Amino acid sequence: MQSEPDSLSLTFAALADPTRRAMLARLAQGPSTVKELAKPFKISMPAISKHLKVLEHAGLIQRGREAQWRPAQLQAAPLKDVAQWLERYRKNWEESFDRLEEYLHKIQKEKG
Amino acid sequence: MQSEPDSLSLTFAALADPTRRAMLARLAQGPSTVKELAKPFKISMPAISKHLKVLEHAGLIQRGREAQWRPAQLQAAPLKDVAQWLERYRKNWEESFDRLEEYLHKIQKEKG
DNA sequence: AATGTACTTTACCATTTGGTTAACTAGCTA
DNA sequence: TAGCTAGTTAACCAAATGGTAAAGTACATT
Repeated sequence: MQSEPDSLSLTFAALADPTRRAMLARLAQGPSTVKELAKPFKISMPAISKHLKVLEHAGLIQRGREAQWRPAQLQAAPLKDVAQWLERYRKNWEESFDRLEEYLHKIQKEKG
Repeated sequence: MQSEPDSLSLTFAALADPTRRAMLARLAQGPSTVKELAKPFKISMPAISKHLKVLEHAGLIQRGREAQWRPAQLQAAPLKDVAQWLERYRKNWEESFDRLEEYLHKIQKEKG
């Protein structure tokens, strides 16, 4: 329902699929052709093409062209953005004391 | 088409929505009732309820109960998992030299 | 008992997503 | 030119997603 999702949403959506994450893991070792990228999966080539389009649209890969090959290469900048977004929550997973009980008492005292 | 998505996929999917990320940002300050969480958005309460279910299913929040309130509290563990997953790519966004040209020459020499 | 507050559940809808098969394009090779 | 290799595009489908309005639930207040 949103016309143009923001870039973080595009990145998270692209990462929310194990096939695409596996592709990124492969591309972290270096560029690859589509056929080579497709090898570990039992889905069709058009499905692979679609996954690559999602990754490209999210800015996570860049495509090249040489003869009949259209190799893909990782572009890690959006991952850096995710890492930055996450930093805001680091204290939350490092603390992890229970503030819920405290809050329950608070709203009970305030009575609405 | 996948019956039970893995937990990383659930987490990324939950984060791929700006409304849900804003809710998490609010919850990073401390627990909140549903009504209070809903305040910044112009969507209906059922829509809010659905977003909370997605976050809960991904393990990103825990729900409480006190009288007619069902407060939510951040659970940051899945974010820690994301941070760990990301670490694998840190070198990629810190390097960022261009290996694509190199690869183009390589596959051209190999000819198939 | 009746009303109000804070939600959730149900039923519905349009759009997006992830897959398919079939057809097409681009470039090399024989 | 014909055929192979590598990949994309088109048309289609089922399921998931994000929204709605209306009805239902749980508890508190009057």
